[in-house]
Amino acid sequence: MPEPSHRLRWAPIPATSLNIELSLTSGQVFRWTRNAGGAWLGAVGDIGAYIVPAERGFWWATYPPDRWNVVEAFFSLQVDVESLYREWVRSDRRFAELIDLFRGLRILRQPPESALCSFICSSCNNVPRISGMVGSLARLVARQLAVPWFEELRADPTLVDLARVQERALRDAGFGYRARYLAQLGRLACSGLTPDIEGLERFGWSEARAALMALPGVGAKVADCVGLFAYGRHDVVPVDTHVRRYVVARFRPDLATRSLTPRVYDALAAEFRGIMGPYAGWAQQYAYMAARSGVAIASLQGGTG
DNA sequence: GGTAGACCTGATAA
DNA sequence: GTTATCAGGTCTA
Repeated sequence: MPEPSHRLRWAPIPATSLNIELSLTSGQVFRWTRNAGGAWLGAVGDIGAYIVPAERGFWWATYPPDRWNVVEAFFSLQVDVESLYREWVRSDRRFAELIDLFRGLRILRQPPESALCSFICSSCNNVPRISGMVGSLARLVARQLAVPWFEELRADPTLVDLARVQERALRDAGFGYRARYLAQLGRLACSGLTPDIEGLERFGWSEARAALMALPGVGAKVADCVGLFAYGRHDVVPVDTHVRRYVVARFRPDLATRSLTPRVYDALAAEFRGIMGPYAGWAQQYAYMAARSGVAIASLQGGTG
């Protein structure tokens, strides 16, 4: 595989501000791969990206070339995480531990339709299997990008792309019950029966969220993932099993035995947002990682200081 | 408004 | 080897 080494450009963003590996492997995106030389390869929409992490920054290339705006937006580089960290520790002293563990973890900004497909696949599932499905989906429906330094790279899929595959084929590829949702979504999109998913970004969140939740396979959690990971709604808190455990153990033990009804879901999200503030969605990713890796819940339990 | 079961599958634990 | 549980949930009755 020829590499774009002669065209690599430098971005002086230290790993303390952007931990590339952590950000790309934290269950937000599922299709980035690392080559033997430690370079990360992936697609952002229909742009190919090549990223080499280093201590004081990273080397990068895109195809088509020099699309810094794409890299910058994808990693949400306009967000100053250091100031978030200061705020978070003021809001919740024990967040210091999570910041130490996951410093440089960022919310990535993905194309909305692709994020929608990925998180429909995420229900009752684990990250390795989700990665397998999201990879299969791209191979089955998304178009191949002519990136000279990567033999096989697919664009991020769109909803109309989904119509290229039958539910049967998705089931055969191991998507399980999610196959029906994706196939339905493709048919709806091709018939013009889905809203303009990109355009929803400009609506108020409650309206956009309701429109997303009207789609097959999309409930509150998946809609919130699109809000946070695609629309840049920094305050939206997707409540999955891990975040639920975290918020219950940390702040709402009274909800420990309650099942996750829409009310309880909203209460947990509101609790966390009330404490962590306008970037609660970003903070959510740290809580998610902590709960998922099992390190923090016990030590964080009890007390509020 | 809340609950129970069904829905696919693969990895890991018991 | 078999069974149970767990994964970034959603839908229907």
